[in-house]
Amino acid sequence: MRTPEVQQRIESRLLSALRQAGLRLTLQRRAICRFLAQSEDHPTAQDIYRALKPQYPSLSLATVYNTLDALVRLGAVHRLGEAGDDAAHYDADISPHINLACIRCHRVVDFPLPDVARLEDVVRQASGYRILGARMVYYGLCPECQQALNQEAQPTAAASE
Amino acid sequence: MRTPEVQQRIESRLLSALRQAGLRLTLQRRAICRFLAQSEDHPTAQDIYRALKPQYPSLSLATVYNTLDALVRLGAVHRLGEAGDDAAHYDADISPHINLACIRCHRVVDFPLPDVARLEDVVRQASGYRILGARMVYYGLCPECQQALNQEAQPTAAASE
DNA sequence: TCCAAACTTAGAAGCATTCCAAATAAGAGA
DNA sequence: TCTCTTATTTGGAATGCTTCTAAGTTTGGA
Ligand SMILES: [Mn+2]
Ligand SMILES: [Mn+2]
Ligand SMILES: [Zn+2]
Ligand SMILES: [Zn+2]
Repeated sequence: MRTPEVQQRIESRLLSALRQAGLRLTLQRRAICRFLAQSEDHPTAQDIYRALKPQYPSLSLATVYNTLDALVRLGAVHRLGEAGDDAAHYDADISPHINLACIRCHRVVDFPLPDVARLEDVVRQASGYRILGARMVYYGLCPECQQALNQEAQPTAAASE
Repeated sequence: MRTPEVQQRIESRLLSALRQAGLRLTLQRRAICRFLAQSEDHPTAQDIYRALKPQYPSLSLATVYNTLDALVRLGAVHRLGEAGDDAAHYDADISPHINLACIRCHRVVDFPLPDVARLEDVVRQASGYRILGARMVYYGLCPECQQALNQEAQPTAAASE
């Protein structure tokens, strides 16, 4: 859950992107954009679908995918790829930052790192690529999952020593 | 195609990783490691399978996936994710660098950027994550594909002006 | 040489994502 | 506000990458 200000800023940006592309602002698209703007945890299409389905019973998974594709195609959302699950995670925060993906609990969190801001500009200018999105991800095991794995390996270590 | 020295260094590293993990160095695994070490273009499992099948007719796609999984699990190879195709691309060069993926021709190339070297260390120390791999990718359109798209949009532009 | 465990293989299965055709709704203009 | 065109939504089918499975093969140690 982001702060209301950040939320608002992101939501506006997403809606503007759709509008400027000549796409219609349907109820479903608005809901998806709003959800993406609030969520800080890099949801998958399924996550979005499950979260919105109760309030929008007619919502289809295909619509979620269509909307995400549109937003990614417009560069308004980044497709980070999978996190040990086999589902693509999406990031509505397109400001330069590092993402940390845990391949055990499949969570993706942000890691602030000022240096990253420069990279994209340098690459854009020097490569000749038309950059649509970034996928700056380190994957591995989050602290919690490391601990869980250790305890799994030595279940009675504390008692036996 | 990398230089022979680099190739050799990467191949040794991959084989060592398998060996140290107690895994057997089968003919198939050696072939896959050798191919990964030579190839500079971030192949998919299918790419590897197609390239090696002629010389190793018994090779199975499952073995390619198994070997890649093992190497990724050991942190010896990075799984970059897809590039507009729906197949995961793999990178045997785990030195810190940026990858540029074109979502039209599905090619992935390296982009040298010294700054990147620092990032991983900082993240590793500050986050508490056990980092297994990196996915530093900018996706977009390569120069060639941008040109191709422009000509597609205005096929007779040159003639009509 | 013999054996147990690891590995490979072909094909089936799983599942995220895409495709499709019919039903619906957005939004421009009257 | 009402109408009309057309983009969009929807559920289900289809696609295709990846994983699983069970049987056969290979490996390396005893
Ligand atoms: Mn993020
Ligand atoms: Mn690379
Ligand atoms: Zn975790
Ligand atoms: Zn291209």
